[in-house]
Amino acid sequence: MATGRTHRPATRSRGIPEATVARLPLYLRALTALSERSVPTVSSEELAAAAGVNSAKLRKDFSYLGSYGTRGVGYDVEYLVYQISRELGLTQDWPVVIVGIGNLGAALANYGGFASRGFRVAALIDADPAMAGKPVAGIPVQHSDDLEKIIEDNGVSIGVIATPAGAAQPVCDRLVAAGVTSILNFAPTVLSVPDGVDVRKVDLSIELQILAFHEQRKAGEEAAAGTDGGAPAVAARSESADKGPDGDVPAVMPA
Amino acid sequence: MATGRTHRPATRSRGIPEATVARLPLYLRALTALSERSVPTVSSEELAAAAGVNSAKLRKDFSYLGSYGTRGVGYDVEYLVYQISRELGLTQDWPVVIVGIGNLGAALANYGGFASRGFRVAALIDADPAMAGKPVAGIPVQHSDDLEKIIEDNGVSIGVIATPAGAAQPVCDRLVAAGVTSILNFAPTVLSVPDGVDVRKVDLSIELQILAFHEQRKAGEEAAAGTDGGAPAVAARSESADKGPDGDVPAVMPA
DNA sequence: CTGTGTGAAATTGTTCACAGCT
DNA sequence: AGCTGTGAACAATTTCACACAG
Repeated sequence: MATGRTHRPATRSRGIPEATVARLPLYLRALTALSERSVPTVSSEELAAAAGVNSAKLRKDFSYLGSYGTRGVGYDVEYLVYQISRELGLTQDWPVVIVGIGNLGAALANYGGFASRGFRVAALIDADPAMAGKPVAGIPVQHSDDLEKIIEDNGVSIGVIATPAGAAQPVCDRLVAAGVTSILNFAPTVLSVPDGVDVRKVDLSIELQILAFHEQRKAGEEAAAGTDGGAPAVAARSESADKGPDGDVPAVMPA
Repeated sequence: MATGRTHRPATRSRGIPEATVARLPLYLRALTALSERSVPTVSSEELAAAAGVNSAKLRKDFSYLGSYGTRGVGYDVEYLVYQISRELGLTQDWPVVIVGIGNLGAALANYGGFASRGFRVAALIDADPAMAGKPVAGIPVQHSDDLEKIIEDNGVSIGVIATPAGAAQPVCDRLVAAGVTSILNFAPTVLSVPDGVDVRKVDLSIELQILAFHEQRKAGEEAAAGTDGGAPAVAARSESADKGPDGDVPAVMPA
């Protein structure tokens, strides 16, 4: 598609499919690891294995970014790291606020991978006055009364909500009113936001329930098996049922 | 769809699409809330709004489970709660172990929604001997030396990995070897597992990176749009603009 | 020869729109 | 009359397989 001059205003990135966007961070992580080991180039096959996808998908994904590989050779690691970082907007620094400094909020504040790549915890906010001033991960917690001011002073456009479910929507409304346009929601609630605001959610119990579904099905199939010749303990069913949130984990189909 | 089979027996759940499975927990949550408010029935329109999807999708999703609604009326809340719970395997209790009791592990252990619905924290496991015996969320932490025994004694089939990245794969291997067949991975690593084992991942930095991508694009478009005054302040509150796959993913970082 | 880049096919998921119960 | 259940159209994503650049 790199060759196809799709009639489009001179704007930046062509429409990169959402599914591809969701995998770019995965590729980036794998590439960063290679970069740290000073590996100069990598093939789609190797990189795909490291990222846990298949190589065709990876090549297709990269084709949306442009032609960054060399036929017969592979991809230049450093160059790809840069291109993907740029595509993801990680060449700039994103100030982030975390609202709700309970167990989870504290865990997030302490999470290293946070700062490492393009994100900076600009502020921690909690509604509990007793928390105010207390440092978490080296950053003093601020009271939620000042939420709007904090957002504006720091030019924050990404907010992380780690409050109890009941507080999530009100907090979300205030964040959005103050100018936040991307929200990562850890509270088990559906947030409603105006158009133009992105929300992504991370929900432990949903993930567990999805696992339970598959777990249950495994148990059922196990019981149903038995007439078969061999006695292999584990799932032989070709229904490679492992899914990630978006992609799969390595799976080699015996064609 | 099977043309002649209008009356399919209840339990023969043929392949429910993965995207549908990923939404069932969402419906279940909305229904549980309705149930607590003693709402007897709900229409696809209302329930869809509560779950943040559109009604056609919801009806289609439910159609995979069977015909549980009443035309002209809607769905019986209690009945649907039961049917979805059963479909997700939540009518039984799943013992879960959490490995890695740092900030995040502790947050997970304390997370209420955990126990509430079909899941029971059977054990907390950490590699730090200093943690052993210390209670977290009322449960004493056990040393990882005993991991295999703990898994077997408790009949655990679902494991949660909240260790640092480096420890995740070895822990995963031990869990799998001990009989765990579903893993929820919070460590920023791609886990490789044998066939038949499900892995779902929850990854903060991936989610943030996806948000950054969209955030960057918004900034670019804003610049390109130039001529029309301020931000288009509001529009209809669309439900969470879920890009993920998710089914993504949605998902957490579906992802 | 090797491994990328990509049309085309296959699969999966979403939306439409309306027939058919209640 | 109202709302579910669902075929059929549509859209997105994944996989295949191979031309072709290096």
